[in-house]
Amino acid sequence: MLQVDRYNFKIIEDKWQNIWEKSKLYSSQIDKNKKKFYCLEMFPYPSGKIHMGHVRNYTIGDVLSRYKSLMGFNVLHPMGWDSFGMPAENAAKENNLNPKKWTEDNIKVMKSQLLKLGLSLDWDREISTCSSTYYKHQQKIFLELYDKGLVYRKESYVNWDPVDKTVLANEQVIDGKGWRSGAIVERKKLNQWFFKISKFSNELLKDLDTLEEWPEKVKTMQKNWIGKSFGCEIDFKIDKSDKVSSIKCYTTRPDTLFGMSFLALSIDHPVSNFYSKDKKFLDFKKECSTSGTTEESIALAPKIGFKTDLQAINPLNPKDKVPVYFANFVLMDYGLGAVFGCPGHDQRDFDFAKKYDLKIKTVVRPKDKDDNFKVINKPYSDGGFIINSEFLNGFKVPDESIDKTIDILEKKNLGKKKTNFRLKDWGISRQRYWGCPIPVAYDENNKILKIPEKDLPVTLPENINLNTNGNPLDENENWKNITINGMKCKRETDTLDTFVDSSWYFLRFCSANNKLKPFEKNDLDYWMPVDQYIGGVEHAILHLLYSRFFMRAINMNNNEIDLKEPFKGLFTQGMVCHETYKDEKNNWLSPEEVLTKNGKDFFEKKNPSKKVKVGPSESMSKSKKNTIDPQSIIDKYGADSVRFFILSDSPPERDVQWSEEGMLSSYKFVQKLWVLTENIFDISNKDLVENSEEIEVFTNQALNRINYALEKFRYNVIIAIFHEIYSFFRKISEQNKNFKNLKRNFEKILIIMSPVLPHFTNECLTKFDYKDIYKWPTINQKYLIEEENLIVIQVNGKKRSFITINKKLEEKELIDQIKDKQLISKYLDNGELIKTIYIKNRLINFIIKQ
RNA sequence: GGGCGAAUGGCGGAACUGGUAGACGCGCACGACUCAAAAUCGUGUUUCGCAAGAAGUGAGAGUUCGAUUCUCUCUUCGCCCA
Repeated sequence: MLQVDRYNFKIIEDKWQNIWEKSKLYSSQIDKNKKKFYCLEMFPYPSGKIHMGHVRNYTIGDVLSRYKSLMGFNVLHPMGWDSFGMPAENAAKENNLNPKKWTEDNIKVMKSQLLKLGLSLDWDREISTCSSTYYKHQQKIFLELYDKGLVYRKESYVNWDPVDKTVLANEQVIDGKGWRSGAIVERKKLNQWFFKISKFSNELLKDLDTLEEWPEKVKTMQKNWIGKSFGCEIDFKIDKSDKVSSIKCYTTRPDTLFGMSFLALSIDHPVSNFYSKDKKFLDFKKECSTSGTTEESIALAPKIGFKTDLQAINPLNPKDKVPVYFANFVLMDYGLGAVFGCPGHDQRDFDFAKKYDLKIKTVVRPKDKDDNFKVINKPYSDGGFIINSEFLNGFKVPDESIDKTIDILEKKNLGKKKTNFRLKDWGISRQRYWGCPIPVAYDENNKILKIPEKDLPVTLPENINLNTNGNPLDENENWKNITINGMKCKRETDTLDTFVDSSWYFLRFCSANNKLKPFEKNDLDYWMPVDQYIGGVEHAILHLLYSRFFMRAINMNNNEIDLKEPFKGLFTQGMVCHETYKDEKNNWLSPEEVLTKNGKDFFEKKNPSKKVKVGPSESMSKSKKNTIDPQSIIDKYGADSVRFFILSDSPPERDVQWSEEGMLSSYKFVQKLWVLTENIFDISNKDLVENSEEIEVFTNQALNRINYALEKFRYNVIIAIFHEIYSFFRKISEQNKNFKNLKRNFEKILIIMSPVLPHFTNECLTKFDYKDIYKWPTINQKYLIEEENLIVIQVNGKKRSFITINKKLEEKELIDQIKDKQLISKYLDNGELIKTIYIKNRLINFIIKQ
């Protein structure tokens, strides 16, 4: 055997990364003669270093990009930074730094790490959302949407941290307390900016059906989020009151109207104005404000109510009068901020009725019970039939009963059919420094003024004191006070939610270097939509929905752009997981602090006599200390091996288990492949011998399988096929014969491996002096069809034997041949042959009656 | 509570429109090389059984000549919403 050097990934990966960078191989330009392919991975937040999740995400995207490019597509594969947001502001606050510097330093580090992974990214289109070259366009878009009536300001509730005097995002409220201060979070009303996403509710829902290349799971999640419901607006007359004569409610269950025992209003319902001087009501209002603003926290909070002096009249039964309450579980945002309570058939209403001792009427019975059915200990909310409801009795619940009740209410002019959406308008105001400034100001009368175009962009002040209570921009009088057209004005100090930044960045990539416009029609016409978008499922709802909204918002009243759905294909990858370790005192230990000899028993590295408790494999997170730093792994094994491993064990959409053994085996594979390549190179200098049919058949079939797996994102299967390819060519190389077709087929193999192992294969192909390295090999169909075929022989559906036959053999001849076989004859002789089932080229099944 | 999805060896997983279940990898065992070890290579590895053979894809039913794949019921787990 030939003595060869080990594959030195450090030198070779460096070499190719330099070549790619200098030649700008992955820079993309419009080429109308070529079909385009826009491959996009969700851009990262520059938190400091890349993590394994990034490695997986970007490797998946890179394999696809490289494959498409070899297939002849003009590929756009850009990268950027989602660089506004709280972590920078918090880090800056803690370490007395400038958020901009902190962010830019992180970007530098992370970019160099991505380069080290050998990703085929077009860095000429790099964007960073915190750069004014990006957000100046965003401010323009904001003002355009403002002119279109898609942006507005209204009072709305926020999670307020009374200690930090700051607004918290929902995920920053943990168990009702601020994540940083630990103070109990209050609900506070603030004037906030909103995008009118609800204008597109129906479209956003309907058009999900056009997204054929999206996972069903994500589409269902969006459907539920938009939450279209059909219901009814009912007008309730109020009995003898000088305050209000009627109150409108929205309900999805008008059929349970006879079961009504109270009316519940949101504390923000206009009727509340009549109680604004009532101290008891104000106390109640205050009590309501102690819970957060999420639907969940409202759902979990104990139900409380404030009884008014009003009595509502049941429109279907005017004799029936019920009390009117203000209740904490009714939201002004949903429907009309007023609902009627039917405790017999709704858990929430039931809890409320129990607490305030209200009537519980049964108006629905299950299918298998009679009309005497009574709700006692828990509400009944399933289907059945309406009872105790006069003219509604006997209607089938839910569909028939709801439809017919609405009909009746409409005919009697008591209600109106109405569709409602759960989706609320998108609140985009953040009382933060590190975000895109909202480009408006207020004059002395508090009138909203757009910042004139010539004064754009509104940039963030650089010298800022972050250690203030509340929004640092609000404290910065210098920045805040401006004049517009000679008028003294104050700037808006809210900044935009970072979801706004990421709602259009995929458009910006198409015209990344255009200084005048956010994007150019020409560029969008060619590149959009994104053909394949790849990212974590955690963005399945908000980010994707906001981006879909943005596309429609930009599209509205726009003759130039005709695009609705930004992402044609969506792929959601799974997480990278690792076992968790704890010491005797239940402190988390990182994998580096742990030692094992047999893979079963683990000990502390510092103190090998101490046993370590091994926990389940969970998504890598700093808090559990089960992270693996990609940098150290790349340094140790090389980018190609890491790419190979991260794809190998599990299908990309599922979670993958990080394992050092698996990583090592991937590294060894690359080393073995290097030795094999050297051997084949060596053999190719020998005298030529005849073609090998076997090589041809194997290569073409492998290629066929790889093509299929690539199209279906079965990247783990591709890796398995690579192993098979290695074994096959190793056996061939051991024959030490220079088959005429050996080198040519092995070059093909190197090319189909190149999306996964780009540095390695490029080096090998150069060695072979192979010219056509940017072209995906084509299949010679001839070799996919085998002349001989393995037929499975079954008796009564059970496998009993095999036979290899020539494809041209007729069924009758085949049966004759098999009947002669001893293995089968013992079954045939012992029973009566009733039927023979022959599936061509696959199997034959003899049905025998004993 | 509702919706969606998953369940295959010791482990991760493979199996095209129903047609050889367990590809490929990890781990493990044995062997070769070596003074020895590592590395490397070879062989084996679903279970029971010496074997012939039988059973076997979470459990139970159904459709079918034939079910990991289709249908129904149940169990467990995961995710999302509440």
